[in-house]
Amino acid sequence: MPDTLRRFKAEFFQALAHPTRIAILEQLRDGELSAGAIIEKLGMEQANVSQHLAVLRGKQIVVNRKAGNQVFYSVRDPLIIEVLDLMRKYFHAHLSEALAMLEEMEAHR
Amino acid sequence: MPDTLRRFKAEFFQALAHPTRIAILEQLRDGELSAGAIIEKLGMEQANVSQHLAVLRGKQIVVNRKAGNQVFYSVRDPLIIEVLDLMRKYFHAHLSEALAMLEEMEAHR
DNA sequence: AACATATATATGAATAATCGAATATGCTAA
DNA sequence: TTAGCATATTCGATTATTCATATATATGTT
Repeated sequence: MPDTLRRFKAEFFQALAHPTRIAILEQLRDGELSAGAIIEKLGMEQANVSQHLAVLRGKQIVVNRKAGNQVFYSVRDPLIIEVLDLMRKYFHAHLSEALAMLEEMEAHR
Repeated sequence: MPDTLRRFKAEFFQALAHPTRIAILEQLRDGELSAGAIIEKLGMEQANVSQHLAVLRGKQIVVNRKAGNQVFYSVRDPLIIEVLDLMRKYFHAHLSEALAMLEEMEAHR
């Protein structure tokens, strides 16, 4: 596999590598939502969510549609959702170790 | 979905978010390899590859087995390979845009 | 024991990601 | 036009990643 493709994949994973961006994709699982709706559901700062949406847009993981005042986002390809589902399976398969890792992470704060 | 799970997923994707680590996982797709074999196949610095192996180990994406002088690595759970396969499918589905993004990435150097 | 080989780790410098605050843009309504 | 709402962008400080260099550890060999 050429190195350019590896770099592209890495950039893609990088785009998924943030809890807020995962949360956004979960919200979009069942269809499109306006930016405002996402912000409200996540209960986070408008600018912050908008920055994360920009990252997802930049990698074409989500697409947007303007409707008057608002911008509606959706996941471009359901394969993305499949990836997240596989991850959930993975998480359940290794639940105890995953929890240990999380505790470890907590301890380091 | 609890925030802990989102953080876990994010950490996982973060671990995949580097071209060298993707390359390592590709090498391990067909079974275990010694650290030295991976280093040789990638043609990179020993210390650098070892650092990346440490990242993958830290997230339990790979496991290792010591045999005398050497350390053999393998992918812990075939689900990981499934994720990579899904990603490949994704890239093929969006190949032309992916290539455009790559050109973009190149231009920024 | 001394030495070689395989692998891991520590350190520091360069680069990139993140967040909040402030500001900008674009659309709609009056 | 002005005002107001929805969303995006810029800026700067903080924190995290990455790489190369140097060093450490562990095993094997003589």
